[in-house]
Amino acid sequence: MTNGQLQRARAPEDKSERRAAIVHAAESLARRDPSCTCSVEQLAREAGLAKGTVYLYFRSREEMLLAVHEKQTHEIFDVIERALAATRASARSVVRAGLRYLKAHPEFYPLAGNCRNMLDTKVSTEAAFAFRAGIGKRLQTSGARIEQLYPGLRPGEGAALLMNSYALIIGLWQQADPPLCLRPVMHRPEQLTAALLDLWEAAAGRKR
Amino acid sequence: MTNGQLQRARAPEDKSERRAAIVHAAESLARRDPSCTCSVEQLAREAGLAKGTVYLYFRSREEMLLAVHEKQTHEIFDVIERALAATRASARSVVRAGLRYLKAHPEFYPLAGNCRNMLDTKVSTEAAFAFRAGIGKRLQTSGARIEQLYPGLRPGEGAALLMNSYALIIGLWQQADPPLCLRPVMHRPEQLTAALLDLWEAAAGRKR
Amino acid sequence: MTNGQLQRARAPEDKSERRAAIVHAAESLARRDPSCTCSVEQLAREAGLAKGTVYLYFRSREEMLLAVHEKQTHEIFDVIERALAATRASARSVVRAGLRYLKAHPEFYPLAGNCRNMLDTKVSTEAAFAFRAGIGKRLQTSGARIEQLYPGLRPGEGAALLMNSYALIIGLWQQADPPLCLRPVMHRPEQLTAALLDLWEAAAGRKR
Amino acid sequence: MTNGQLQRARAPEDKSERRAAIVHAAESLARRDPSCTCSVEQLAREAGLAKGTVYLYFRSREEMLLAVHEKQTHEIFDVIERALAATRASARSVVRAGLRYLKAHPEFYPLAGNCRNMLDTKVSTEAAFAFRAGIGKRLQTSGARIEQLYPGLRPGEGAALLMNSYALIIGLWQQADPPLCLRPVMHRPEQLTAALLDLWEAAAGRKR
DNA sequence: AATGAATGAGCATTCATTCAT
DNA sequence: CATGAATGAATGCTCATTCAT
Repeated sequence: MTNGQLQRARAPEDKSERRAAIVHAAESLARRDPSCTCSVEQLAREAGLAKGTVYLYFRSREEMLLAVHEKQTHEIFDVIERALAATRASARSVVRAGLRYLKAHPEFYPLAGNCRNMLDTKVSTEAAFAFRAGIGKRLQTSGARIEQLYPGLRPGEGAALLMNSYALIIGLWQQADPPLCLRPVMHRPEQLTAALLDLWEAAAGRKR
Repeated sequence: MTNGQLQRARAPEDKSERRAAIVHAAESLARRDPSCTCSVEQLAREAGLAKGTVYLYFRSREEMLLAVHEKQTHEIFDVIERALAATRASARSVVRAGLRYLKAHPEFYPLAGNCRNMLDTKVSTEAAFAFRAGIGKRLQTSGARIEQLYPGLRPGEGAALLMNSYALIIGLWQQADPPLCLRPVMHRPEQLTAALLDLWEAAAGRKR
Repeated sequence: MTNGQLQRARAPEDKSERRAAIVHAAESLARRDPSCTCSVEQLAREAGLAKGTVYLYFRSREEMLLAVHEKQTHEIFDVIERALAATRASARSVVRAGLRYLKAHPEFYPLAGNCRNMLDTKVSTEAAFAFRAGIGKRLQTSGARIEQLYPGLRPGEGAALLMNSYALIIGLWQQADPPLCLRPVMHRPEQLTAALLDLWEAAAGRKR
Repeated sequence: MTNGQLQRARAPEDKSERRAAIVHAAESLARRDPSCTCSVEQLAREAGLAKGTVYLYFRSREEMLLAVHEKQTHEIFDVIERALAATRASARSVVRAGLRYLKAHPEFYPLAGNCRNMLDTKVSTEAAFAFRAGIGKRLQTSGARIEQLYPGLRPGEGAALLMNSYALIIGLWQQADPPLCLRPVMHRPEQLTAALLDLWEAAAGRKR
C-alpha cells in the first residue's frame, strides 16, 4: 500500500481472502447498524475499499449481504453439529448452543429476515441456488445426525426439525425483539427456549 | 363531485370509512402483487384517490401497510377465537382454521415479513405502540381461552403458544416458500401443520 | 413561488407551457455546451427545476433531448416552407434560408448527430414513432411543394431531395466543422452551398 | 507464454503488428455489435489481451475506435482509387465500388457517425490531427484523379466531391437506416445511389 | 378535504483508466 | 511488456413526502 491503493489480490487464495474480508467488514457494519440498510458506499468504506472493488467480488449489493448471511448460517450449523457430536448431546444442549451463537451475533436476525426479499429479487439465480444448495446440504447432514439421536424420527424429520427451529427463532425475533416497542406483550427469552424444547422434545418422543 | 374531486369525508365516521377503504384497496393490490413493493402512487390509484389524500389518513406509506397487516392479523384472531369457541375445539381444529385463512390471504406473508422492518424504521412510535397494544390484547384474550382449554398451561402460556405458532408460520414461509428456489429441501405444507401440532400438543399435554 | 417552490402547472396549457420551457432551457444549454453532454442535473438547474420535475414531463433524458431536436427540426421546416412559398422561390433561396437557420442554431448539429443513437436505445418506441411521424409529415408537405416547383420530379422526389440535403448538411458538419482540427482539409462553407445546389439543380433539371 | 502472459512485442514491427491485431479484433467485434458500444473489456477479450495492454498501444478507448475507423476509411479510398484507375471508370462505377464496400462493412456507419464526437472530446489533438492528415492526403490524391477524369472540375472540387459523397452516405444512414422506425418515410437504397449520382454527374457536367 | 405538481435526497452500478506486480 | 485488480468519478432515475391550489 505505497500510495493509498490497496495491496492487490492476485493469487486465487488472496482473492478469496479479500472476499472474506469484505464479508467480514459487512458483518461488523451490520452489527453496529441494526437496520442493516447499509449502502454499498458504507460497506466499501468499512472494508477500506473503493466502491467499484466490491463489485469485483460480488455481482450486486444483495449478493454480498447474502454472503454474510450464508457465512453466519454455516457458523450456526458448525455450532449445532459440534453440540450434536458431544457425548451427552441433548435437545437442550443443542438449542442452547444455537441460541448462544445468536446472542453473540444479533445482526443475524435482520439479515435472515431480509434474506427472502433479497433472494426473490436482487440475486442471480445461480447465486441463490448455490446458497440454497449449501444450506440444504448442512440441513441434511445435521438432520441425519438428529435422526440418529432420536430414532423415532423418520427420514427428513431431523432436517425439518432444524428448519422449524430456525423458523421459530426468526419469527419470534420479528415479532418480539425489544426495538419493536413491544414491552407490554414482549416475549421473554425463555419463551423461545421453551418453544424450541417443545419442538425438540416432541421429536424426541416420536414413535414410529 | 363537481370538479373531479372525490366527495369529501367530513364526519368522523366518513373518515374512518375512507381510511378503511384505503386499507382495503391496499390489501387487494397486495394480493395481486406478491412482492408487495407497491408504491404510494399505485396504492392511491387502486383506492381511487390522489397520492396526497393517502397522507391525510396515514402518516407514511409504512403506517398504511401496517394498517393492512393489522387488519389481517385481527381477522386471523377472529377466526381463531371462533374456532376456540366451538364445542369441539381442538389443537387441530384451531390450527386448521388459522391455516385456512392464510391460504385465502397469501399477501399476509410478505406483509408480516416486512412488518418488523417497518416498525423499526418508518413508523411513528405511537402507531407502532398502538399496533402492538391491539395485537397484545387479542393475544391475551385468545391466550386465556386456550389456557381454559388446556388447564396444564400456566398464565401467559396460551398467548405464548399463539405467538410461537405465528412465528413458526412466518419463519417457515420465509425459508421455504417456492420462489426461493428451494425445491430440493423445500418444506412440504404438512411440515408446517405437523410442527404447529407439535407445539399445540406439547401445550395440551403440559402438566402443572 | 412563495418559498422557493415553483409555481405549479395545473391546467393542461400550463403543462405544455412548462414542457416547452424545459425544452427551451435545454436548447440554451446546448448552445453553450457544444458537446451537448449535459446531465439531467444541469438541465434541471438551467430550467430552474428539480431533477424529478423533468421526469414529470419526459420519460427519459434522451426523450427530452429528442424534443429539443424535434422542435428545431420543425423550425427548419417552417423556414423552408416559408422560402418555398415566396413568389420567387428558387433552389438558392431555399438553401440559403435553411443554412441561415443553422448558422443561428449551431447546437442543431450535435443534437442531430446524436439523434440516431438516442432513438436506437433510450427512447420509447411510441416517442420515436411520434417524432418520425411528425417529421415525415413535414417532409411530405414540403416535398410536395418542391415537386410543384420542379415539375420534372416524380412523386416522392421532393421529399427525397429534402432528406438528401439534410443528410449532406449533417454529414459535412460531422466531417468538417472547425473543432475537428481539420484546418488543412477543411471544407469551406461554400462547399456545402455548392453541393446542395448541385442536388437541387439536378432535381430542377430532371425531365420525366 | 510460460505464465499465461502473451508473447511480448519487442521489435517495432512486432508492436505495430500487435496494434493492427487489436484494431482488427475491434473491427470484428463492431461488426457483430451494431450499436458499437463495446467496452474496453470486451475489446481486449476479443483481441485475446488484457485490458491494460490495450492502453500500451492506444491512449484511450476512443483513439482505438478511431484507428478502426481510419483503417476502414483508407480501405474505402483503396477501393475508390482502384475504381478510378480502371479504364472505363465512370461516376457510376466509382459510386458502386464504394457502396459495395459499405455493404460488406456495415460497422462502418456507427463508427463514422460517432467519429465527430470522439474527435471532439476523447482523442488527443495529435491523434486527431494525424487522422485528419492521413485522410486529407487520400482525399487530395483521389480528388486529383477525379479532376483528371472530369476536366470541368476546378482544383479541390474532386476532393470536395468525395467528401460530399461521404457526408451524404453517413447522413442518410443516420436518418434512414431501418432501426430508426422510419418505415413510412424510409429512404430506399436507390435514393442514396441516385443522390450520389446527382452529385457526381453535376461534377462531371461542370464546365469551366 | 382533496389534489397532484414539485421536490430532492438517495443509490446502485458502470467502466475507462491507472499502476502494482 | 503484459497483466488485471483497484479505482472512483459520474449519473440517470425513483419515489415518499410536501404543499400550493
